Amino acid sequence: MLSERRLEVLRAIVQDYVGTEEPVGSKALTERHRLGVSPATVRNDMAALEEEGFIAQPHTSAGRIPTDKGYRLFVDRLAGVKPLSTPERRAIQNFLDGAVDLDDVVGRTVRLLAQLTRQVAVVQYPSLTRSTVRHVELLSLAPARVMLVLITDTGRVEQRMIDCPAPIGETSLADLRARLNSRVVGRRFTDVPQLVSDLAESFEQEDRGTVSTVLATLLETLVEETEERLMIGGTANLTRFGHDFPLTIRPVLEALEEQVVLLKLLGEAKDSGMTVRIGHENAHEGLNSTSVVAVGYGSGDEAVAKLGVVGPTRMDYPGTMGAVRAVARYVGQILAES
Amino acid sequence: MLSERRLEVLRAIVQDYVGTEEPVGSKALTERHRLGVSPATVRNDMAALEEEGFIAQPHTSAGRIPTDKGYRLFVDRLAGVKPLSTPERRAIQNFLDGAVDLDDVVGRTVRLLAQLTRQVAVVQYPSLTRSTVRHVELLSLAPARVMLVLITDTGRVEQRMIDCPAPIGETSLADLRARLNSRVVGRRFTDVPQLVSDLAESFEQEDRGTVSTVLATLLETLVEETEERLMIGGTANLTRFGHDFPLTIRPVLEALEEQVVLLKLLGEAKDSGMTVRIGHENAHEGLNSTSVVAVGYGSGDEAVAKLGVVGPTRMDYPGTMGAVRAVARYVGQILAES
DNA sequence: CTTTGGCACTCGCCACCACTGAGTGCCAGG
DNA sequence: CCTGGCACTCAGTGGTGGCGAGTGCCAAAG
Repeated sequence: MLSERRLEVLRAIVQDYVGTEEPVGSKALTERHRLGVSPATVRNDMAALEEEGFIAQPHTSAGRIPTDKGYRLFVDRLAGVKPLSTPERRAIQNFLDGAVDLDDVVGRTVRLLAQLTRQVAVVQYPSLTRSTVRHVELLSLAPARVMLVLITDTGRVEQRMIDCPAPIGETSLADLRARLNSRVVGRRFTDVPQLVSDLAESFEQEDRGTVSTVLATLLETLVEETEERLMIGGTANLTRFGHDFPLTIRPVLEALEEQVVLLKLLGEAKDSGMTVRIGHENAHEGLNSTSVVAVGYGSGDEAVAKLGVVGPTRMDYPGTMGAVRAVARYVGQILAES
Repeated sequence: MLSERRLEVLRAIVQDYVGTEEPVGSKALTERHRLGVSPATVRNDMAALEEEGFIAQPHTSAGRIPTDKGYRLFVDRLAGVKPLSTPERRAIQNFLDGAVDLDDVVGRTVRLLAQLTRQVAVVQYPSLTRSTVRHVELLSLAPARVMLVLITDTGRVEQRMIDCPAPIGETSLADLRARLNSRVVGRRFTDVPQLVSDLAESFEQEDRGTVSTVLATLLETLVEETEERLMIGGTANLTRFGHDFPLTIRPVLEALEEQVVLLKLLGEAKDSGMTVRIGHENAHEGLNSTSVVAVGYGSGDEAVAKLGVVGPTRMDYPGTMGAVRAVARYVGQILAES
């Protein structure tokens, strides 16, 4: 077991390293933190910490830097979440309040988060799996051409063009629209398939083909839209990464372009509470020298999607976690209002 | 005036420099290109080219590299557009054919372009200024709450929530919907304002407030949506930029995050034909060491939007131009079909 | 058992230096 | 106008030595 002071030393190392980006030695530590012991003692502690794998030396005769394991301990036991200042909170609210639609909310959120944390921000669009249907609209554009518009409670709109096997009359279409809506409005996506399964049967023979096609398209759209989208921003902050650019930054940029990777990344985060994944804890190889701080957000109690930031393992965890949490809360509020 | 051979020397310099990324000297030139003259002669030519500002030396006793002006001459008079190979064309078509909706088309295009050119790709969404209205839908969600859905001929859908000053009945709403559609469907966005200007007057006193609000929102949406969106991809390719990373790459990433900057960038491109902006020809400072190759694309004859790539001034212009042109053509086809 | 000061050692970093070689400009002769 | 020759420049390379931050270990003190 590590003594209280050794933890204190680790905390000091992490803080200094995050601040200076340079390996930190025993002497510098005693000078910058009031540990109340001599450098020699700190050296002993550092040896112990290294023994346990919390810190490491880049090369002999250099200071120590925290390992992933060290950061993990720091995050779990030594660091709190640093709340934002009141002006910051106000700025967030003002900025997000100006949003006009869902795209705008997500866009603003991603910019805000990037600016606040000075890191790469990732915001997932509110998921549709837990969403409900607000309205289904059918428009006849041509005799045998129908447009399906799906509106969700999170404010998202999706449309599909449908080529019908046979022309359908306006009245039949209006009929279908009405019946469809009476069955699915307010219901969850996942419940829709069984709610509409028998709908085609109640129509005239001549319209059944078309109705089936429309229903099939609706279900397809629901499934497709359950695959989630996301937005990223602040990639310019990657330039603050380290000195050894090309090698570090390249795989990160590549990973960030793969929506699939990012979705998986966010998906791995716990549904509730903040998740911090440090360095090699990230499954994706390109992100082995980055940490991901993610948290769920939602309009009500339930999280409907996640957002977070990606940055170097050497990041200001308390500050970042504070910003991420605050932004998630305000976005949740905004969504609840609309 | 520059002799034929001197132009040939310039071409050789550009080609070699693009290939090797290293300043090219007179001896290397005569070895790798059959110029039929000695290094000494080439040196004289180079001196002349430098005098005219087409090439420069990073430092004395180093080879020459092309200047922006040199690239300009190369692009204008020495380089053709290198057509893609048949397999490449086929790959493009296959890849784009799989797209299911507009977002998907744009997304695939941007990935394709980034991969093909190994540079940063920028694709503007089909512009709405030249678009027409396909349908306007009004949905009553609550007594005094209406949702406006706008569908364009390019397949885009926009929605707005409207809080009405007074409740409006279903019949009045249906009436409004019908009249609205009969006036604006098939019309250009720019024509809509005057087409609906007198519409409110024909309604009952009690509904006029709501009708005006709805119309105002519609116009607002049209204006807002005329501000164009775009998608970028391939930022990982920036790592191939040069050796002096942080300084070069940072402003570029920053510029790329500013949609406004990019839109202006594409906006500066000619409406028809390909536009190449080299280095300082770009208005934006952060892009002073990049070149932009852009071209309009559209479903018919008219260009409805633009796409292009951003890369180092030291890029393979013929190849890049070929790829950009080919992709634009195929996207145009896809859009025309849907 | 912990803490401390002392001490020898390691090793990355930097400044200095000389050498090498690619590349240049110039010039005189074909 | 082209060419070969020649002197010159200068970035890059590699070797050397001193500096200093930082370490590990140890013996003595608390």
